Amino acid sequence: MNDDDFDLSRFLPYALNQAAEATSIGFQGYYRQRYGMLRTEWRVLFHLGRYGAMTAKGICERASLHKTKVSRAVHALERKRFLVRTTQERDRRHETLSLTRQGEGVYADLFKAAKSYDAKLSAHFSEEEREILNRCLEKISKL
Amino acid sequence: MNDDDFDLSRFLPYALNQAAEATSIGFQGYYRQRYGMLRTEWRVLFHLGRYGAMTAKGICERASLHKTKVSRAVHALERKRFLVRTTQERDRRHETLSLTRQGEGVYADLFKAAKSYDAKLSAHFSEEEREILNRCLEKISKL
DNA sequence: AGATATTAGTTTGATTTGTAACTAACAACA
DNA sequence: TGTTGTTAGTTACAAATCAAACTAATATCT
Repeated sequence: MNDDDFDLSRFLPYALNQAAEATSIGFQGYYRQRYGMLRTEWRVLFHLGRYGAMTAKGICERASLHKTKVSRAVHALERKRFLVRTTQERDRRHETLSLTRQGEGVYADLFKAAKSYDAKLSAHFSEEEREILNRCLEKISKL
Repeated sequence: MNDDDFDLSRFLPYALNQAAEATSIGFQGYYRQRYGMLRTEWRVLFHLGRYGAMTAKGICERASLHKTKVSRAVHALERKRFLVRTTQERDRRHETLSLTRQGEGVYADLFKAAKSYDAKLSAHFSEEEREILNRCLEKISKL
């Protein structure tokens, strides 16, 4: 490949970023407008809804989010009454985070919205493309 | 697909974002440490280096960046003496941005680094995967 | 027990981003 | 000529992010 072929659009970090931004917009609008949530809040909510109660640390690891981000998201979700904390008796440094009934409802709604948004995106690709795309993205994320 | 199969890692906006972040880190470190540049600055520099002198507006369009971002990046690159502005006589609202010799040097270095970084990433994929990945990302960006 | 090190989570201050209002130059049309 | 509109680029303020320092609880080692 000579230099003339190498353009930003073929530079993986750039291409991925553009694609990520393009797909984020639509869904972001949904949880922002409807629930005044930020991206990190949606991720935290998702993890709690999908995998059940856990500590902030647990979310950090599963979601590969920095603890300050998680800390702030938890505060925000708490203010919105989407989750509650319970300090663990065994080790009072740990707090178990769990969704409230309201939080569960919001999770269910966003889960549904995410699924259908994803389906809409997937419609643009063949089975094969979608599979390869998934595989590549997963591989990249683990680099 | 039932609900159990739908996980964040299969949600396209999330998967793309994770992949984008993973690949960004390495290259970002390069232009940050070496030249104290921000992502937008690197993009602006790239566009000027790759396509020659143009106005800020031109960069906005080609790079799909908001004008305030470009404005700030241009200031930063100017302070670093990587580019200069020339107000056009015909229409004094327009300023032509062009790289200085130093800017050209930095561009050449970053271009080389980007190419080799991309090659290193590409090594993880087959020809076919890489092609499909590129195609998919391009399609998504244009949604 | 007492000193030191870790760990979970929070807070702080500096940097970066986003949104919207702004200025200056030009265009169009009465 | 003067009023109104448009365009390129900047600035100002609020919101978001990042890194590093901090607090409180527990663990470890003597």
